[in-house]
Amino acid sequence: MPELPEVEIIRLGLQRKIIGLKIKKIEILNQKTFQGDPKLIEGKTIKSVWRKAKVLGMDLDNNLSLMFHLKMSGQIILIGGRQQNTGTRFIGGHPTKDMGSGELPNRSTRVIFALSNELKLYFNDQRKFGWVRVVRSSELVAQRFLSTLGPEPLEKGFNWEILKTNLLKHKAMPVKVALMDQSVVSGVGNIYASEALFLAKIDPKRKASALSDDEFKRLYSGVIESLTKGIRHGGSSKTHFVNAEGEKGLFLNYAFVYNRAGKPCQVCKEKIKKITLGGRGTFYCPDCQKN
DNA sequence: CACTTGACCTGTCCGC
DNA sequence: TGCGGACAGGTCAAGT
Repeated sequence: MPELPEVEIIRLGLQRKIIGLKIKKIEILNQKTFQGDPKLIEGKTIKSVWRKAKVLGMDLDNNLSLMFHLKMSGQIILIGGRQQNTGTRFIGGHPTKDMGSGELPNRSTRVIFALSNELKLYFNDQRKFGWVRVVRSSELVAQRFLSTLGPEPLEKGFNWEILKTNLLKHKAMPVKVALMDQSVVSGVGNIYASEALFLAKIDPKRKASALSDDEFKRLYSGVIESLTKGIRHGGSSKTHFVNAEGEKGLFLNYAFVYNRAGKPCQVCKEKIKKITLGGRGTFYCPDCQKN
């Protein structure tokens, strides 16, 4: 599921509600999902909620941090709270049987965090690829995955020349595949890679080494614009993604190409095409993205 | 080395 | 309806 915008939406939702709360109890329903000793963090207070690329983190008051990776189907949903509606119903979530009546926990629930203030945080993950990990805060940067990340695209310092240099690490790859390498840019995944290339009017099959400077500049803008638009619409909910309140994101209603195979291009009316690149479904407009 | 493919899992959807 | 296969927002490791 989640690429940078989706994880950012979750972060924003959690940040408003859980800073300063205590983790009272952790219930692990799928052992493989939780890495580390839950006893080390029970009773500790959440000091901050952060995001790096597609990883969500929480720093605690004992120099330990929690890391969450949602991979393809993860959800983090916060339920309850004294001053809000209580109960375990929520309005979004998985649209079918998996959600049952909308009660939590459900069959995808892997870890439950009971927090102070009567809140419960559910880590759901249908496919069990995602994980929650306890790490020393001081060792965060050395963590596998975090240590190899490229620049954050929405932070200061990222520019088209850096994007060009990093993409040129993969001269022979289709540019779309290179764009999804997390050491090139942090947080761009399959949906936003297709969208960014559409905005830049670049054929996703092109070799990264064949792009002109003007094309690198357009791709830089396309990355920024697609991610920003994703955040503005609350993220992409193809099947699983929901925000911290359990609500779906609307970005796919506004996407130009992703998941729109056979539908007319919103710019030129040509039919959107779907191909496979690097083993992943790739959508583009054969007319707007001829070059 | 640079790049591609399979594995990890569960579930849905589509064609026969 | 049932059954098999393809496919799904991501990373790793093993192949070529």
